[in-house]
Amino acid sequence: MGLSIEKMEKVAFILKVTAHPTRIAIVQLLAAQESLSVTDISEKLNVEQSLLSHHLSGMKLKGILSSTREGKNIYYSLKMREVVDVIQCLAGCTFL
Amino acid sequence: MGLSIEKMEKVAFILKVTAHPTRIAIVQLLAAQESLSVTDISEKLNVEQSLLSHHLSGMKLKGILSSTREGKNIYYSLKMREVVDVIQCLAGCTFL
DNA sequence: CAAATATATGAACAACTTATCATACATACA
DNA sequence: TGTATGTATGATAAGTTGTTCATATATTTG
Repeated sequence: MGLSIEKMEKVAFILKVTAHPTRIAIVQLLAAQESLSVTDISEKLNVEQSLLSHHLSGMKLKGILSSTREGKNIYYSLKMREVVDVIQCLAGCTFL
Repeated sequence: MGLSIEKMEKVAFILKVTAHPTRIAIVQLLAAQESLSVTDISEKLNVEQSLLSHHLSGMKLKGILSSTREGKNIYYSLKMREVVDVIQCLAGCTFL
């Protein structure tokens, strides 16, 4: 069955928010780890603090991630777990 | 298991190419119809010819669609069927 | 309180995307 | 051959995204 226009816009939104190698890597990490600090992620992915922070806060703003502060650190975790499925869906493709 | 950087880039690429309401609608149509002319799609989606053409040729260039001419018409069809799964994956989400 | 550490923010900029318009090209048919 | 129809293309404008850099804020510790 066809999706409504509204649904297509929402799907497009999620896809767009996810469509970046760094953000995919973030989702992959948080799919395995429940929660990680910015430094953790920065080290694992080898991405500059500031740039990573921009990605993280964008993803949070858009509902993909959530965060909580614990002392000096801020821990991010996956809020919209469905994006994992989407990535896994493509990751399993033969053509990649 | 984690994806390689190369795979994440490819996944990101597919997501990016798909991440637009009109393009999602196109995929949905072609998931159900095997092949449709530009005019068919233009009418069903209510999208201007030129704009649609830009979307279609972009998607073709990037390997999502294929096309063949038949007289005056050009028929597009889905080449990378996996994108249907990706969309369906999100379309089934409760939060949408 | 000062210094160190962790993270966020904002400006600036290049690169890319989407949409629109005008126009070109290709095919069929009178 | 000319006209209508279907589709593509190129220029342009407006908006968005990704990145970098400098700086700000929050927290802990000495």
